[in-house]
Amino acid sequence: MLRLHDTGTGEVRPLELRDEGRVSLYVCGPTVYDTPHLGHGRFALVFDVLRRYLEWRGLEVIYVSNITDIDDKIIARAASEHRSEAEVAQQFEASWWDAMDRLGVKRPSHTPHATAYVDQMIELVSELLGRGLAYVSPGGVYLSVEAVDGYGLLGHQSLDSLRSGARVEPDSSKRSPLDFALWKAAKPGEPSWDSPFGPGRPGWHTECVVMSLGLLGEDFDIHGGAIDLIFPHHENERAQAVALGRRFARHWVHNGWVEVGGEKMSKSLGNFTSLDDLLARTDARAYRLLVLRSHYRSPIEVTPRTVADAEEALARLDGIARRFGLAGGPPGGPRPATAPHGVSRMGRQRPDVPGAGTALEAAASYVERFVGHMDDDLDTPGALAGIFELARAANAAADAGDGTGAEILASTAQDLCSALGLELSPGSQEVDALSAGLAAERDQARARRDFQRADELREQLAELGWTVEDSQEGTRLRRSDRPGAS
RNA sequence: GGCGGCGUGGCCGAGUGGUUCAGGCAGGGGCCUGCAAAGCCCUUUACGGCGGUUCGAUUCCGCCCGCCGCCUCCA
Repeated sequence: MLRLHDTGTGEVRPLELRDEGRVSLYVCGPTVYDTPHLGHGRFALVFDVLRRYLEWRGLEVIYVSNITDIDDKIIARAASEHRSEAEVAQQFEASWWDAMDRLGVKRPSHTPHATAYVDQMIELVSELLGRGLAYVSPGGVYLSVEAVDGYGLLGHQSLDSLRSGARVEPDSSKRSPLDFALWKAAKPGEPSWDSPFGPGRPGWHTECVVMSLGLLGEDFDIHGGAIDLIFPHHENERAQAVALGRRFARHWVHNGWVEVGGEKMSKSLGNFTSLDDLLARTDARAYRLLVLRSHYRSPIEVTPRTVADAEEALARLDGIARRFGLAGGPPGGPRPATAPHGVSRMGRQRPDVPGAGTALEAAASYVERFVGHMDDDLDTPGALAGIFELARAANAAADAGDGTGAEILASTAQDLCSALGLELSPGSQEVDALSAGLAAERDQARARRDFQRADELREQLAELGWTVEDSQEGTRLRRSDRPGAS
């Protein structure tokens, strides 16, 4: 069974599911006030990989990821651009899903919006008030953190140390600096909802409690997000659930962030690259590969160098798709029906093929290693290493004339890639008439051993953006430029 | 101040108390090819510093140095 690092206990421990065969997963989604950057892309990819891997293992996954569509930053942007908060939220939610689609991130099972859950958040706040764990003050409704059992669990901080580190807000109406807003009283010009405690809007930490418990139920399996959400966001979510007397997440999973020159990429530092910028010049799969090449809890550097590196590595994997004619499905789309899913099925598919035995055994051991790495806290770098070895084994088998064995190994590699959400591509299949004509002419030149002419034609094709590969079927063209490259 | 993370060969990046090796990219040599491309084979450069534990540490412990993060909104 999968073992995962749990922020709550600080150790890697088995994922014990609430319901057998079914995983309930909640991941904090974006606040839609700006275009997503590489850091958002990373968390989306990390949890997409977790989800896909679990599904590949045959588990049902209910994946909930929210959209925060009301918040200070959205309000600020709407004000400065003289338009409504809803317009701002809609615009950036659209750009969020667009980026996710391009990254090949599978849509979550549910994508609840904060504004659709305001009534339930009001109920939650009322209940907390009723229990005497929250209080109303001029600024809104606050949770009394000190009344919550185990506050500081996720951040591994004692109440005292949190208190000593807390900054004092000058005009706060909070009883303790650690208390946080469940409900923010309306300020002039801000959107607000009516409530028993006056007009206002929900605090950020409340929506995830309501939506996760509402859609997944108590005691759900995994709550995820990026590492910077541990405190205060997740701590405060947990505090509310505990205060309500409800069981919350069994397992807390947090991914590391994207760094630039050793520093965290963030909006406030201004050192961010938007996903749009990256995807305009890079194959989205290369970014997925770049993310997978580091452990999900480690920081990653995204630089032209590391991106180019990932592109080259991807080209190597695509090479087997090209060589063995493996058709990649569209990112996020259905898997090819012919893709073997693990070796047991493959064995059933090919029981009578002579000479397949050794390759099947080898493939089985690669799959086993892959699973071993992935089950060990999602060791995707280790898992990838095996896939690259598998690719080499497939090529070597083909070089040695073992076509059947090579195909088994290659399709196993492809299957393992798909478990990571990485769809291999044989490359551009569409050759324009001009290029096709040049290729045909080059075949004729080579047939009559006019190599000077053949080389001239290769040059011409190179100028059109093609890499020429000779094969038994004749000149084969492969795009040498990258999407969007000029 | 409290809590936490990181420092591996040209670059990226795993991992482990001890003989062989992560893996990718780049470099060198070879095979294949008309020449290439792709592929395959071989190959070079490691574990921040100082102590300690140990028969033996990159791996465990302590200290130090350097870098980073959270404790405020943040993916």
